[in-house]
Amino acid sequence: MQWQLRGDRPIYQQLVEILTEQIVSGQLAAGDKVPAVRELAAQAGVNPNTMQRALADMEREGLMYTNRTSGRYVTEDKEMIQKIREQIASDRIAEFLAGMSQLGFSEQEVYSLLEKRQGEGNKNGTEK
Amino acid sequence: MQWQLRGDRPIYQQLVEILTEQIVSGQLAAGDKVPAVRELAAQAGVNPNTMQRALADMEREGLMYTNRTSGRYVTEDKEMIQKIREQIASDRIAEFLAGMSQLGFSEQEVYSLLEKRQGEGNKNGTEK
DNA sequence: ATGATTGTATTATTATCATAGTACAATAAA
DNA sequence: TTTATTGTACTATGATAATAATACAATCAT
Repeated sequence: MQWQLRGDRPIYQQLVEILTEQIVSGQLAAGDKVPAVRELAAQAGVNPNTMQRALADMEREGLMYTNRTSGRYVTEDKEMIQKIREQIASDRIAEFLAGMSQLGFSEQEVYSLLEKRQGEGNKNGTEK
Repeated sequence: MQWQLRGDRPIYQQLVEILTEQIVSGQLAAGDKVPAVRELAAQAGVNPNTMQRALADMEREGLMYTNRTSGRYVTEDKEMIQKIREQIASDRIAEFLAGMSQLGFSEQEVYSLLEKRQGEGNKNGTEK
């Protein structure tokens, strides 16, 4: 798993984001056992308390549940997972377009810029 | 000016972002006088120290300069402004596509979702 | 010259975040 | 039964962010 954390936002929030992406993209499938808190914390290179906070947040959302001492599992509600995936995508699209609009790009210009990328295969430091 | 601040990121960073957008979009034009620190802080509803920090950051970037006691002004280097605008746009596009990819959307799917929006005119809470 | 406005600096206080270290309860495994 | 693993709770510490409250220096307008 890739734990690429940045310093410009609370770490526990980024952990929630990364784990959620893992779930909605199926890399952590419905019903899967989630590694132990200490294990995940070690992988991510963060304090167990920080990871615990992230996991607790995700349980509150319903994306995970705990079987006391047997461990923590991804929810089996595939429909919920799908809905969350679409909600996040929708939010990101809206946020992206709003942000580009703030920069003074019309929708047409945004689409043009995206088309340019299509064929060109990944420039501008996406994979830096 | 719209000062829509969120609690999930340092305020001074958001101030830099908003002011930068104002400049690169031309709403604050090259050479324009920038309102006084205390004035801007009042408008944004933040502490003058916080606004001062944001403005100092922008001067370090070269987007503004100060004429001691006469006030603060937007840089007159239009080329720099343009470059920054394109850099930000490029970064956001890359970040957006990378994020959608993490959610399990192929580039084709992303373009399809965007096309859907074209015509439909703004759904999904963009304007909450 | 005077007063107001400007940017800037300083100190203090509070809240949040992240970490370290420790501890405990429940239960699966031996 | 014993041991190890699990989630969870708790206290403490340091760093950063944001605020409040002043204060000072430069200069523009009067």
